Amino acid sequence: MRDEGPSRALLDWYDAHARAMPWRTGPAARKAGIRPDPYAVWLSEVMLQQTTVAAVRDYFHRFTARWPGVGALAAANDGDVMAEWAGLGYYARARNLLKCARVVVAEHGGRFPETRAALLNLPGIGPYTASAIAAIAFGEQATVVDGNVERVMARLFAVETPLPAAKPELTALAEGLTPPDRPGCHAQAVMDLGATICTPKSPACGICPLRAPCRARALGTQADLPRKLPKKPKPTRHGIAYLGRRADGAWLLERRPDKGLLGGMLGWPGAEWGDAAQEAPPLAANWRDPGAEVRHTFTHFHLRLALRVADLPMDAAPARGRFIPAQEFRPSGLPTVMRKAFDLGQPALVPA
DNA sequence: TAAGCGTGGAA
DNA sequence: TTTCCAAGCTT
Repeated sequence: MRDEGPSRALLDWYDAHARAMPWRTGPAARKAGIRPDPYAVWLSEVMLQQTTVAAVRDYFHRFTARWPGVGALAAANDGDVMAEWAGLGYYARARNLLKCARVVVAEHGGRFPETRAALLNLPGIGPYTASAIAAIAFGEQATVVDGNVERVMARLFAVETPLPAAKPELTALAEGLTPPDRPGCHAQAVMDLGATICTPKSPACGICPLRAPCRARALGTQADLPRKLPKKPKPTRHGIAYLGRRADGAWLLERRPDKGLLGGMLGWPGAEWGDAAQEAPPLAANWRDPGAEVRHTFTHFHLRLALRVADLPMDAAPARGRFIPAQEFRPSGLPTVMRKAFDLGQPALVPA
């Protein structure tokens, strides 16, 4: 049974307060019957997975400027796409983005499937993204459930079950609110509400369009919802990164394997990170310690990365990796932890 | 199914 | 400084 009240209040609020975003079509275009570009919706939704709007904005502009459509992206060089994604994190998204673009071109004639069910079969598109594309780009009455929606539902209906066990219950509640008209706007309205008013800490209940029907607000439990199971502590791992620069300015880097941490990205040679740092120079050289250490935190562990730098001869023949010519090397094309290593180690190589 | 997978901003 | 956490997906 669908509840008109909260849905209507939410859409009214959205129409009055929706923030402009590069991947959104404005209200004028919507009224003219112009639908958002599925490519732009897909690209933005993948970038937005576990990532803030502020972090995505510039990446979205660079990607669409360089690859304006799914065909262009499908034809792109893998390394170029990974370098353009560098710094945004969760690099499996970039690998799956390319896979998905190539499947859309090879198996769907370069057009995205228009149903949630079909979208779910594409690489990198899960329940959330499939619903988002189906609702926003194609008008399907699909229910979008992300962290914002979970939080809004948990508070609106005062759900005490902790996440992630509460997910099915919260999904069902969200389905009950999804309207047949403008399901895409509704989805974005709930997410905008969660991002700006129904925030994780100190929600702005006083200006919330759903303050009247909100059960948690009435009970005073809004700040405690949704409940979550405690998280595991992060261990600390250690490693060493070797920054080797040849006499002509080329840098010794290696492409990491597609699976695992920073998969498919360029990085500095070094042993696998573990309980203790292991020496593993890619070739014999006068490796020096610049006396600085990279500290970086990943999703599930802290990393302390020692550095070694060396000037390498033109005939250097490393066992691993390859030299990237100075003209092609861009620190911005490295994942952040590797760029930090460059920022700290590179000054030690510049002649005084 | 629970774990693996990035980063940067906010408090 | 540390912790939390953001428009999740894959295996």
